[in-house]
Amino acid sequence: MEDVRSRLIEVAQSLIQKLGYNGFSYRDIATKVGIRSASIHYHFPTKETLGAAAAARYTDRLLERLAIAAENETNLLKLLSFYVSLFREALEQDSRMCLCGMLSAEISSLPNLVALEVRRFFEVNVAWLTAVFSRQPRAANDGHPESAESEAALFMASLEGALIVAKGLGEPEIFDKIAEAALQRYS
Amino acid sequence: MEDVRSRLIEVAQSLIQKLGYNGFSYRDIATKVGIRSASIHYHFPTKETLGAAAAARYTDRLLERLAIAAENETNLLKLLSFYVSLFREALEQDSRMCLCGMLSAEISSLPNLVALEVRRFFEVNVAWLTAVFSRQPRAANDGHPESAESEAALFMASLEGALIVAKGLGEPEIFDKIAEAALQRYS
DNA sequence: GTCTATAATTTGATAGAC
DNA sequence: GTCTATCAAATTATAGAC
Repeated sequence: MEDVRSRLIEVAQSLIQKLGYNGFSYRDIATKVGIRSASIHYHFPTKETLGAAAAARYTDRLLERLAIAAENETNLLKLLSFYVSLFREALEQDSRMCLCGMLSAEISSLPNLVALEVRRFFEVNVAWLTAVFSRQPRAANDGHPESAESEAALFMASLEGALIVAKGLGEPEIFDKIAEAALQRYS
Repeated sequence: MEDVRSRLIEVAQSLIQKLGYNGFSYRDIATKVGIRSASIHYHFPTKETLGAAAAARYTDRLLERLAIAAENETNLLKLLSFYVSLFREALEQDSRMCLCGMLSAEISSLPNLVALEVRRFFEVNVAWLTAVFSRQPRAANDGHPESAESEAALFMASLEGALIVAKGLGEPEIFDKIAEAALQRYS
């Protein structure tokens, strides 16, 4: 069943988002999926391969949605609002963190394959945001030529941080306040 | 020796900053401090009490430095630049994360005492930044009365996120770029 | 206050039957 | 592909000597 493999990734993702890479075990996943922990090793021989698969799928799915959005929408504010909504989804699902934001915080303790996927996530996000900011005739990048990338990194970092702050304060609404403040420059 | 207790907190802090709360063990600390892991339980009966002590000291020390800065400096940009430098310190020390930023990401898997200290960290930070923004006759808060707090939360979140992004990309310099972009509105 | 010894549990992973 | 059985190692924590 290719379906089990998919469920394993899905459950692994949710557990990492809630507890971190070092906070879940094969047994946790096995219980939720309804198989024995030993069976997971058939699909993912090591925890490293499972973690990397989860991060890879996470990035790929995000990229798909970003590509579609960029094709169908040219208004900067609307594009950024859509980008914000993607981050907000995590918070809505059981107060999760962004998968790769969580992994990035723990990156010093991650196996190589997982760390590589984390890096790719941020590269892809910065690239998309930079393109969005760049194709704007004039936005908040007032003169500086290389400021689109800095602006992109700042916007993305603000949302990663907003998730962390909202979780730490136990107030999901603070995410919206921060996102609104971040968007204010483009309205 | 009260000195051992202090060293335990110090080593625990650094390990959490690098690996997360679920990424270190009493044995890791014991090795670095030069005692046996069982001896740690004399100072901190459970991992929860040690984690909470580390977070508490982290917040207290930050608060001290912030209070002094606010007394001796009235220029907004300089105060914010100082605040940025406090976050940058983590990155300089072996690519660490902000202690409470790391803990906040993991908060769903943390014992109660630790989670409470994490919340206090963010409350204290928002309060300080809000006061700094509020005492400014006019900054970027263009008219809205309650926008000082949102501005504060956004600024703090941007730095937490900047640490995450810099770690994920493996490029410490990206932190400076993001911080510079965040500061640009106040120069 | 620190030690040795050890308990009780959990972990990622393997071997081999079905 | 999933199972049972099991391993070796690591984990937090306790008991009791010194």
